Amino acid sequence: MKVARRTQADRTAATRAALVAAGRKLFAEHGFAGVGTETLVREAGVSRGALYHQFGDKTELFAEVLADVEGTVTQSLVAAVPVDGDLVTVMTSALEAWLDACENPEIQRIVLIDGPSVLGWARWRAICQPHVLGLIQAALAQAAADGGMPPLPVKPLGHVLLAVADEAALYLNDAADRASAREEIMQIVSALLRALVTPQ
Amino acid sequence: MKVARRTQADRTAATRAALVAAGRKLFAEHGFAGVGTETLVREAGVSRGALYHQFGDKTELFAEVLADVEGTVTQSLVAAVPVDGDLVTVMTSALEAWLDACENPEIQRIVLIDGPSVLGWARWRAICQPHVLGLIQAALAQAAADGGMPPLPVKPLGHVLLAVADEAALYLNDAADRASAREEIMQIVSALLRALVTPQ
DNA sequence: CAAGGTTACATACAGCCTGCACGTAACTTA
DNA sequence: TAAGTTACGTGCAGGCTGTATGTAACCTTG
Repeated sequence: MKVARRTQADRTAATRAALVAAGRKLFAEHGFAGVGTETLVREAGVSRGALYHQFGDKTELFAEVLADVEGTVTQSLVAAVPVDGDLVTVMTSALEAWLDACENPEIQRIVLIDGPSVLGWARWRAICQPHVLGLIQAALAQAAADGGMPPLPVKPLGHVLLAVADEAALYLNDAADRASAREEIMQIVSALLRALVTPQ
Repeated sequence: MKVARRTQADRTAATRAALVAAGRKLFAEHGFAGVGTETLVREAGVSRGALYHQFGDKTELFAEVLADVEGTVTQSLVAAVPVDGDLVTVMTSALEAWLDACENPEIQRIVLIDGPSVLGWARWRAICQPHVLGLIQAALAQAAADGGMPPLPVKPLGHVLLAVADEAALYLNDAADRASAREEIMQIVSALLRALVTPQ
């Protein structure tokens, strides 16, 4: 059976998509260093040549995988948070959705564990910027504009809150009793958020 | 010239210390994956056999290096924080000392970037537990006992605060204007800490 | 103090993995 | 349809990790 004639853009898109999908699966399971390019391309059904043609190296593929995962989780968050609502409500529901999403090991391993080590902190956060980090900062900026928050600098505050969310997800994953650990975390974060919106 | 007769414990201690020192330097400069065992042992002045005899593998050496760095930074923190003082004062001065310490790339790269990726989150935090993380939790526990803080669970709260400190250090390192970024970070953390000790 | 045993170290080797070079096939353009 | 460009296939070189096996230093026991 002959494969139907495809445009170059189609070939490229299919190859890249197959490699990114394979990367999401295998990097999540075994970590960046734990999966070789041979395993990767076999899972994707392409050759190593295709990988090194489409991506400069294994690290570049990882960066693409990270952006892809970030896109997925951002969609989940956008769907979960109420469009209108005060900052505490928005952030609390966003955190709940984030913790749900982080039950998926793709996020923990790829985004939280290997991301900074493989790409370096700056590039890692740069990739998060158009996705989850941007979402947080947008919510903060809106609250600041509406007067729902004292005038704190939005950019570093967004980083701090994202770091809290990251640690929370990893902490829960390792907790003996996840349910009660999650309650404790939500209690702590709620207290911090309420404090944030209260002028002092 | 003949080397003086040494006890086995001396030989072991000298070899391990040399390898840990080499690891601190080289892992900090090039990251865990960026330095090979050959480079490592040449810097330490020992053979690869010595490394694999003293440590099971490269990862075990890294764990020892991480614990060593944590010990150093913990000493700095203990020296910097006032023995008596309310929670906000203690934590604020501890954060200042922590940010100072993180000017040293050993901490950023070894503790914050490579630690979770090389050892996994659980083992990474387990190594931090007797050092910086324990320090934070002890301060929180004391404040809770003294009534200087509402009764929040100390363990997850310690993790959250440590995560904030970690992100702050990395954020500053990447900031264009470090001085003003540090002021912003301190402003944010101070607000959060003050809120924490205020019953709501 | 001597001989056997144990610990610490040295080195050669096997296996794996990455990235590149070079060749081929698929598509595009004139 | 022929030339040119893009996408892909594959063998090779270099490096790196961990282990196996041998040797030297140290310790113990009679």
